[in-house]
Amino acid sequence: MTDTTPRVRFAPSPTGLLHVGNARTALYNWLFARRVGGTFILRIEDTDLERSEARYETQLIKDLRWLGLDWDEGPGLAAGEPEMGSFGPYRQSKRLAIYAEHTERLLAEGNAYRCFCTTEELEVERARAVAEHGPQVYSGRCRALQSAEIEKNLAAGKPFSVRLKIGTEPLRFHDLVHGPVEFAAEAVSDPILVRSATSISAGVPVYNYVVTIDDALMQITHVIRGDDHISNTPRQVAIYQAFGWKVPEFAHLSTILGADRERLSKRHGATSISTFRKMGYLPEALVNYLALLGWGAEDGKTETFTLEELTRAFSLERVTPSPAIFDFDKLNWLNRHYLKECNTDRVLALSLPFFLNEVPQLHLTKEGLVAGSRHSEWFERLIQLLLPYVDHLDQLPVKAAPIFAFDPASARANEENAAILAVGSARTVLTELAARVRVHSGPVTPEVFKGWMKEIKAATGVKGEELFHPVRIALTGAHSGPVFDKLIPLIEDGATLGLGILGICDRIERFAGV
RNA sequence: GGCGCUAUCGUCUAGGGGUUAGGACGUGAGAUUCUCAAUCUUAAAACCCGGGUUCGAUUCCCGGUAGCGCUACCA
Repeated sequence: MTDTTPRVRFAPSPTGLLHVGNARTALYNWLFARRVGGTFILRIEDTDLERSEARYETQLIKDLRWLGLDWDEGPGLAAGEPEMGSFGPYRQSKRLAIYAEHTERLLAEGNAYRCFCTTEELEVERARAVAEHGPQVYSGRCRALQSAEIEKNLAAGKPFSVRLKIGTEPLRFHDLVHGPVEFAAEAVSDPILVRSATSISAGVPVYNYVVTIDDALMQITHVIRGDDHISNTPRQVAIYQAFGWKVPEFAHLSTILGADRERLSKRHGATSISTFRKMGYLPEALVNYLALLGWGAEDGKTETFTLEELTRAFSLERVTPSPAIFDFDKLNWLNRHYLKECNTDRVLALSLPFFLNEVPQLHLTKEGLVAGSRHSEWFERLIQLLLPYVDHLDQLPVKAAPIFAFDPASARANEENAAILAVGSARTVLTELAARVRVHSGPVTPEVFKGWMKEIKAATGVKGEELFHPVRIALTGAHSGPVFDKLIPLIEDGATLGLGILGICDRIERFAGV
């Protein structure tokens, strides 16, 4: 290995949606590679044929791309594109022959041996270990098998697994986030490399084995992955040593936990990248949040980073070893931050899909508003007005509901509303308002509206909250919402669009009539 | 049971032998506004426990405790 350019990999198995924990691992790998001008490799661990599915691989690639990550070697950056890089294939299912070849070599060189122990026999050993409170390790019994006996077993067609011979020296490795780590050889014991079969080529190699071969052959210099692999690492170190390969640097990232300190899972809420996308989170918010989950800027203060800023600031040395609890509130804060920074066209394009089913009358296609549609300008104002009220875009339709669907009866039924309306002054105010609406013709401009409010204030002596609250309820069904100056023209203009939106006067009359 | 990893406000973290232990999210209060959201100001809020080393430990060492992981012919 003469090349000193760092090479890192992200090696997910396509057995489900990309989880935020794995996404963070991918991000840290990518940031490290981009920071130091190294190579980032995507490798698909699809050896679990029963659970691996092509659609998950396609989705995985989409999700990584959505986050803004790309890779220098691995599957194509889009579905159907050829593999990139000269260390392939990059799907483990295509590398089976390579593993078998290496197993032959290990056996020939005496660093591995065939184990004919049956599951039942091993179970007995394990049960004894538990009873004696000792470590549950393999005795190494089949190491001592004479070649005559091996031949006899083979001839009899007895299935065997292949085990690695572990020496007596402690197994050590260096971890960029944990420092030096050491395991006693006895605690590791001879691990299985290839599962039971009657021939080596028929045997299915085990995860720890193929990962190590792939990492070595792909010349990975820094293995950055979840810390649930720490205990697997000594076994992998032993494999590197058995082949005479250089042991890489490691960086084990802490687990992401839920609020209850258990591993983050679906019951904690959204966990997959595609779910966050569907909820209307911005990729830059998610990337920023994930970067902060286990890593902090050198100044200890900066919280917002673009991907480019991250590639300049990131370092593995500043990654925290302790587990982190996923905080939806902070993610929401970052998303609100980036939503504010987002340009209008993009927010609009991202928001529209959430209205597709809510407002079928809209002149919408999947791509957005029909060009030149008179809905377009109005919709932009609507989104802009509502944007400060949401954490993520899928909350928009709910916030917009009072504009599209006006329901006086349920507005009155609402407990808080009822309390406000029950005050005597509220009834007076609404009576005055209705009287003005009856004699009014033409659109209600903010100026007209302000004039009414001024008159009512003068006529009734009601002012402030007691004046505006009931009016707001009569107009929108809610006692809170955007400022009237913007809300009123939006409603009035909306009423002319043929979307079934009621105008100001209609609203007040209907409300009075209930 | 064995082995390993981890331990600073509720949460994410900065820091590090002597600091008013810093920042951010969230929370409380205030300002603004008809209201809510946003925004600004402000407040409360932390070094797991016990030993040792030291003039001094939250920081270094040891032990305990707790959480998590591995302990598979899962990945």
